Amino acid sequence: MMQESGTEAKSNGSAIQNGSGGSNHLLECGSLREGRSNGETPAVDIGAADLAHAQQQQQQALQVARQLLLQQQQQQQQVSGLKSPKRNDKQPALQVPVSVAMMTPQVITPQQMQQILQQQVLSPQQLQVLLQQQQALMLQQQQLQEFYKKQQEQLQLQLLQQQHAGKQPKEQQQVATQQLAFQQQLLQMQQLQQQHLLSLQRQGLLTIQPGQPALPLQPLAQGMIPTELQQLWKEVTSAHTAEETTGNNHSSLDLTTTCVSSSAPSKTSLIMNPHASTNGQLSVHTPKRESLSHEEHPHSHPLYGHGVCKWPGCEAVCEDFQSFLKHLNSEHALDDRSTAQCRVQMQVVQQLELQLAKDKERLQAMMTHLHVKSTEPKAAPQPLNLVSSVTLSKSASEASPQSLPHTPTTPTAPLTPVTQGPSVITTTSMHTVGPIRRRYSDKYNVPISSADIAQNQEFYKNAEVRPPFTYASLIRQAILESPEKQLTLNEIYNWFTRMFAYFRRNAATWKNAVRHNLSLHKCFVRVENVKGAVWTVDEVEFQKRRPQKISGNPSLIKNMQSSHAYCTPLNAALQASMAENSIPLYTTASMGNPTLGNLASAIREELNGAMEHTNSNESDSSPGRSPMQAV
DNA sequence: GGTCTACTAAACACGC
DNA sequence: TGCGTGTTTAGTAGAC
Repeated sequence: MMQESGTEAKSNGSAIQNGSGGSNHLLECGSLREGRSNGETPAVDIGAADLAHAQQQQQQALQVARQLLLQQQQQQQQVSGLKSPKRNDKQPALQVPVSVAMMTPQVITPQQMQQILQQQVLSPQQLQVLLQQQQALMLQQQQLQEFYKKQQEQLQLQLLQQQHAGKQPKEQQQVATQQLAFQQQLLQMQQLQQQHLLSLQRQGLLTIQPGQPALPLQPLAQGMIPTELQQLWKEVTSAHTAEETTGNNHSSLDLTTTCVSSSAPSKTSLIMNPHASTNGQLSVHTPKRESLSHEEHPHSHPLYGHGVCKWPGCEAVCEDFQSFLKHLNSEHALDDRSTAQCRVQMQVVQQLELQLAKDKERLQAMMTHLHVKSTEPKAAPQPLNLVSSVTLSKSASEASPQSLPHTPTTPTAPLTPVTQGPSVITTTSMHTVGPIRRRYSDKYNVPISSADIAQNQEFYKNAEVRPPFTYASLIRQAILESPEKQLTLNEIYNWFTRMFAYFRRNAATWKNAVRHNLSLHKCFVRVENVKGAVWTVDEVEFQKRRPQKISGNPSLIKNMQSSHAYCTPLNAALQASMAENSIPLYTTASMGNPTLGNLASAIREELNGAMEHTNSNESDSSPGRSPMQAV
């Protein structure tokens, strides 16, 4: 019993590991909290190492600030003589939706200025406002520069004092306080710049072109909102008292992005807010189209549509565009809440982009693979369409016409139910409803190998899809995978739950089936040893268990190689899941249900598995022919 | 339609 | 007594 609970805890741990990358965030936040929860006040009880560390951090901060200033100075020097980036003015500029752009606090660059001027979209009044704001910004930069100089002098002074007079707690506290003040000053600068940019964007004065390296995204990469600063801030906050950190709400919200979700539950809930997704705020979706419409229709806005504010979780009714702008400026001004919402949105977008990139990469690999291996022109489009359809759901604007989902009339995509085929993921198995009668290894007397499972391992680990193997095959596999080729019943259980998400539910049912199989089949031999009872596999019995059908059954071979065996199940699986998973596209990922991404993986891997499976039997059926050729 | 096979469910016994 | 383990039986369903 103890063993069972222990292993369950272990599997829970793995489940956490399999989860989103948020675990790191939690860890980071946890460590921060832990540092604070110690209840000690580092500013008072600071040690020599802490002081050195703090000074090092301060130096780093100063270095970052120095870089920041240098960069801005360079940009200012270039402001008059800069050529505009290469861009065809007739071509509609690619614009980053405000929802994305406003997450990247940055100062408006000379290039931007020039771009704005080139676009000739500004009225004289707007230009004046812009210039005033830019001047104010430059003033702020000068202030920062002066502050930086003072900080540097103080730091040198403190270093000298430390060298000569040793370390006194009061001084250490002063260093920490000054360090904090400096950080705050930097943060305020960032905030001001962000606010400035936001105001420009809200007024429609600024559009951002991601394709141009010299434009606003560049400062981000160069550290205008430096990751170093974020890291630095985290280190600083972890070394300071809780009072100090909580006393700077805006700062902590701004820079401790990894802790936003944990420190502000109300903000975290935005992710779960259905409005956030239904509003189409996933700005990875057709940003080009949004920006185009924004340009073509001056009264359109990515955050405004159908008389409703599309700010995540808002949905305030705005009768006209002007009232929307008022609403936007009043309700969604730059404050903690909006900043946190932006952060959340940014994370959502990042996740989606990551997912998209992954799937694109897979698609590319598939295309490359099939292009190399297959000489049949008809064979390639089949799997390509499968994945394209999946990709389509994520980014309709990027999908080519040929990647549209199959219609039921498409000859290569029949909707006939799956009746047979090796390693088939069916609608039934996808949704884990009821027993299935699909046998992979046993059917053709080809024991599943580690490769068979490994190919689909990640998929089965994460998706609650019933593996198309018999219990006997799985038990055998579990035992053979063990170092000593023997497992206790509990270890077999653990293998099942570890390898297959499907077996993490309904334990009573499948465990009973496992026991039943162990007892029923002669190929499983129970052996008593010091550990207790362990189960081994009698390979002879296992091979005897079924007659060899594959070599002597031409129709079966034909079936295995038929397009029906490959294409039909895959298409059926895809189409069924397209129909049934259209809603839980992303929402079910966290619940363990197969997403379309997983489905794509499954289809891909099942395809590979099927191909390899047939390849392994090539000598029996049609030597020298590829599966596609056999089709 | 019969047979084989696998799966599920359940009952029961035994040991800890 | 409860739980895990092991065995056995019965019913059902898919594949051949």
